[in-house]
Amino acid sequence: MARKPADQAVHRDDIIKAAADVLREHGYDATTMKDIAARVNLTAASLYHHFKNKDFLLLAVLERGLSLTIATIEPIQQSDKPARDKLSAMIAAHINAITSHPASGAAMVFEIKALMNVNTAARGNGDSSEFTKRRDAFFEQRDYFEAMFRETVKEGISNGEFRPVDAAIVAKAMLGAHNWVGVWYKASGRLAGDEIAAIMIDTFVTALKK
Amino acid sequence: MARKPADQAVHRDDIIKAAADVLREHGYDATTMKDIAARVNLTAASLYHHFKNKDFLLLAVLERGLSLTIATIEPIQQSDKPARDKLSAMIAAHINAITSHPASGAAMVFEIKALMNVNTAARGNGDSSEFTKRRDAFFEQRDYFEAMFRETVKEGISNGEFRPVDAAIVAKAMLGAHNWVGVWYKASGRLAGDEIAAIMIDTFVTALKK
DNA sequence: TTTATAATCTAATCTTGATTCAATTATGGC
DNA sequence: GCCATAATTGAATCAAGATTAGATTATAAA
Repeated sequence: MARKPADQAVHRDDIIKAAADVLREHGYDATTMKDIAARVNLTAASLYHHFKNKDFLLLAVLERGLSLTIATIEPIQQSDKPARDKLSAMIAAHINAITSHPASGAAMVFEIKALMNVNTAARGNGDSSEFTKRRDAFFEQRDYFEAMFRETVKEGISNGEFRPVDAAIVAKAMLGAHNWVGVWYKASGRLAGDEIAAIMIDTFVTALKK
Repeated sequence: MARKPADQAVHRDDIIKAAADVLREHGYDATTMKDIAARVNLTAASLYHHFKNKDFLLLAVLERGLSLTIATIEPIQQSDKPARDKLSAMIAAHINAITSHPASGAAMVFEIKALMNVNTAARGNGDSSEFTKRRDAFFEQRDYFEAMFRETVKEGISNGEFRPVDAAIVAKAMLGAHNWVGVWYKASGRLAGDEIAAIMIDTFVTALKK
């Protein structure tokens, strides 16, 4: 036998992070493989050793951002605190994820479109099956993410903590407001991530108060 | 002399609308000039008679969507009704604009990025000056749009209709929630535009209630 | 009608970038 | 040290699509 793919995992993650940064700066199509490669001191060709093609790299960026966020929010949602506390903590975690990783946050808004547009039939996505499968899985995770918020709102309504509202739409409103933070947030801005989170919590929890 | 550019304006508007539709379906980069041209039974080359290049066409799509929306919201904001009524009407108008013209609504979210990425220095934008100028003007209009919401919230706070909040952030939250509607809204969905608007109004006005 | 200009079209260009290839170098396990 | 595999690379491909060029056609105004 031979070498173990020891540090490969590290490199792979580095590339994903770099890609997220470049993506935030230029958007999917305006981002070249060369741009991404340059960030990690590689050539474009080298990226193909780690990712089948540009589409898979985009997918990796989005998967990473979403799964990290889900990892922090899921446990909160599953805890058995009052809905109101859970929702507050979930909002804080979401805003925190977005403001701490603005690149991923913005990608989650802007690059989703690019992901949908990938012509799965075409070229290198070879087994369009593999790509399609992973992409579908990603969108399911995304739905799951939204569902966590929706269900928490419903929970609060049914146990009398919140006033009755259309939980599905209110959840979408919340996510829209949060995602938008990823679009305008600047680390150098007037407010820190925590402060923005506090305002979001105040806004939505008040909106749900009985 | 000769022919008056009689129907040109009409054609131009048709092209813009068609472009907005295609853009919503595929996104800026995945949209080819040929795709857009096909919608209005023209060839790609013909589009260059109406628009200097693809970037200008994108700009035209965004300008049109925004100015139409501003046209409906501005008079409301400038009226002298209670802030609460104005804000409600503004939200209704915004959601209505988005759900009635989903293509423009989505473009306002997704394609803004493409607009920012335009390499003004490059090629055909010739006088990058002209393009840059119009683009800057567009972004100013966009800020103005946001300011209308922000100011109305402030107004309500200062005249005691609303509780004190960070008006700038709350306004951004509202716009994020609204814009997001353009992303998920489907004419065939469970709720009509009006119903969605009612929920948004209920949510944000409640959040501001004293 | 004539005529100038608007609108279009077809058939090239021309660029840009993704992707592929064949070759080279590095490294962990034996 | 030797080997198999991982990592990378520079130098081609190759395709897609925006844009341009050179006609051609349509139409309003005189």
